Amino acid sequence: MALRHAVLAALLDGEYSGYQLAKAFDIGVANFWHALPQQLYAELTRLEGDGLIAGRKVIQENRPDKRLFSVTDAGLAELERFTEASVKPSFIRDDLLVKVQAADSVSAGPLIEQLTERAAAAEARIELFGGLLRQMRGAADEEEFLRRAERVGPYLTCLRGLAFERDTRDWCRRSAAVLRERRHTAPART
Amino acid sequence: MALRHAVLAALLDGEYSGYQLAKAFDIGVANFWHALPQQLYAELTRLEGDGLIAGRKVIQENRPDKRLFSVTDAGLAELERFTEASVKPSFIRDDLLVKVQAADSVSAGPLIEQLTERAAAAEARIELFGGLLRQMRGAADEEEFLRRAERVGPYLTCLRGLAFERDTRDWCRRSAAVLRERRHTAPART
DNA sequence: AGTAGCATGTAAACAGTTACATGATTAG
DNA sequence: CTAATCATGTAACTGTTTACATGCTACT
Repeated sequence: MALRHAVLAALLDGEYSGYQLAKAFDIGVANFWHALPQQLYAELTRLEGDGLIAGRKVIQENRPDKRLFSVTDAGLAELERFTEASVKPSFIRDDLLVKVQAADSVSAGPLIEQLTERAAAAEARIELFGGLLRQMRGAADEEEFLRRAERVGPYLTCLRGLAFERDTRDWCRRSAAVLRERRHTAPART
Repeated sequence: MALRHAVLAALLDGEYSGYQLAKAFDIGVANFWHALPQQLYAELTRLEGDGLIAGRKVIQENRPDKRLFSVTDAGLAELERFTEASVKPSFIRDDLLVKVQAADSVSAGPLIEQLTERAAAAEARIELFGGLLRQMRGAADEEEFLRRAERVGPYLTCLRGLAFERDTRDWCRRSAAVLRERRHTAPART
């Protein structure tokens, strides 16, 4: 039940609607968790039912009403409990890795293409995360910011996301290059 | 349905029993996927039923009989189809990241402890992956190996795992250091 | 005598994805 | 007039984790 806590952690930033959360958890800024809109709407309903978040209705003109949620004291206590519980190790789970594992038994063309695409996607996210970090730290340099800022959690998770995407990009390029070269040099097979 | 293909990709290495696969997919060498023994036994049964792998019974003395599986031609064709299909983007999903996102609203002690533990676990996996890579490439250097070796898929996925663990270790240490320092300097809160 | 390793599963609970559904406004 | 954005869900399906279950051998 970690989506629950991911939503609570996201709502520490301020009030958000399901729709706004969905954007953050989907494309773009999902640097600490990922979820689909349907999951979020369901989870928000459950969290509100359990009293861990509180929603208030905002009536808007020219666009649908929305409900903004914020974390309650009970929600904060739940986050505290969650943080104190022991962590499970995390694992990479990625189709592309499976494909590369099988690279020697499968045609190289589509794989090279997909590695190139993934490298480009990673590059885009590197730019995005770089911008977010700059925005968060403002005029201060990183050391300064991490020492004095009010909130550093989102900054730290964004740093993790940035490192991950950089690795992804470099590894994709490297792997694509290796496969491309091997296509021409035709290595010995048993 | 990616466990299916992860199992097929793993079996390209040679014949394995459910038990052996379980060890590879659990602690240790899970550098391209992760799964529990129960999942693997179930998936192996399904894969055999679909004719994508073939099992042969090996009778052993002094220990239980086992079934060794290998990929069939139909299995290879399935992997080819899988590789040609488009990839979904991958996401980090990690409790520890959620906890760090909430770091400013929860007590730092347990978090610092968990970050330190995770850094140590990452370090252990760095050693492990380093050893595996050395073993795979033997006497050759990396460039040489990647150009001429018969199989490079497992080597490439292991490189990805190594980079991931290095990042994890560095990020955990950095985050723990930041949180430790902030505990003493007591930053301004609103 | 107890722990660890070998070897294989079933059943129930939980989490995540895919498909479907609705309806208004705004920008091209 | 078409697509995108805002805004919120339900239902069915698939995949993952947790708990339970068995039994033999080797080592300390």
